[in-house]
Amino acid sequence: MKTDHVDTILAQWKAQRPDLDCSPMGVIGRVGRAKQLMTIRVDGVFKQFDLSNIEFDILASLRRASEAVTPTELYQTLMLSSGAMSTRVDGLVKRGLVERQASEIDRRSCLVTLTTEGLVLIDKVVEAHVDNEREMLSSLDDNEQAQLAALLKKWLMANE
Amino acid sequence: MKTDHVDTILAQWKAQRPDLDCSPMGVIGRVGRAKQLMTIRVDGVFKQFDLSNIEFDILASLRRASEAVTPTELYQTLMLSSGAMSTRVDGLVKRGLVERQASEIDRRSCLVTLTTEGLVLIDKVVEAHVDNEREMLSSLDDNEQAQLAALLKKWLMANE
DNA sequence: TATTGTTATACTCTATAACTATA
DNA sequence: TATAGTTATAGAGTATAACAATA
Repeated sequence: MKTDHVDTILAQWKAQRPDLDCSPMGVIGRVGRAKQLMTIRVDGVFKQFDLSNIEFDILASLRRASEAVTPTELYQTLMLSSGAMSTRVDGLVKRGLVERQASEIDRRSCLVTLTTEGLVLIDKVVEAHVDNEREMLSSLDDNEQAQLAALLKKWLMANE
Repeated sequence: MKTDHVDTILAQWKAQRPDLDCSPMGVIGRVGRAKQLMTIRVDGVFKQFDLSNIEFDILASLRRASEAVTPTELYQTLMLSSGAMSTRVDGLVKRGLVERQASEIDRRSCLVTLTTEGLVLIDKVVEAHVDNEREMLSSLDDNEQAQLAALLKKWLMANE
């Protein structure tokens, strides 16, 4: 029976603390380990377009949105501080990927929108990103992928 | 049919980019989202013991190891730079949780070991940690947890 | 008074590379 | 020469809070 890295850790705990049932680590440890390895490969694609993970998330949020988005919505959705979001948006503005437009109804506020250049870029990046993800999952067949998504979704619906 | 956060994102992509098959996001996005939420709760327990995630990993590595561990082994296992590991070990030494012992065979090297205090602490933390993880998984039954672990393990064996 | 968004500050964490001592 | 580990430096990224403008 083949093993992964988490099996090794579980065996070590079993040897040192046989009184402890570490089986939850077999689930949560693997979620963390998988995420870690997936992140490296996902970020590799973003890096090809000179984007960080968060910059991708901002551009993708703007691309997905059917209505205009404010900085407040962005930092709340992406779980960043308002200050951090200002800094990030600044960087994207400097690169000509997004613009700030004054709000017509609330003069304290603004709307962050993609420039044409930003739209073209995020559309390219998303395509490369999804292709990369599909390739990353090729070690599981369609049924296994669906099962995995369904189990995680069940957990998420109870915990998010 | 109930939905989670990833369903929302998938629906938005479907609306804006109907040409794009984003189904891989349904898997990888959920792994990431689950990891994100799990991390918050896992770190909550570590924080109760005034430990960071990495400090826990160092203490746990030492506790699990059957033989003495060098800083080099630690930073390679935990994927940190040597400098970062030195800083981390320093902090744990200052708190009396680990000690550096000169190696008897290689005088450039040292062995990092748990103090009695460190051993007592990590044993307590691991117990609280596993209890917390078990509670976090209570929305899945034993069979579902096993399935989830098995699917992730299959992916990990092909990708790590 | 409360809220939106920006700016300024300080902090945490890290990688890099220079460095010491030893192999 | 190469390696183990430490130290010093600099950089990235962040939260916090003060701030200005508007609600």
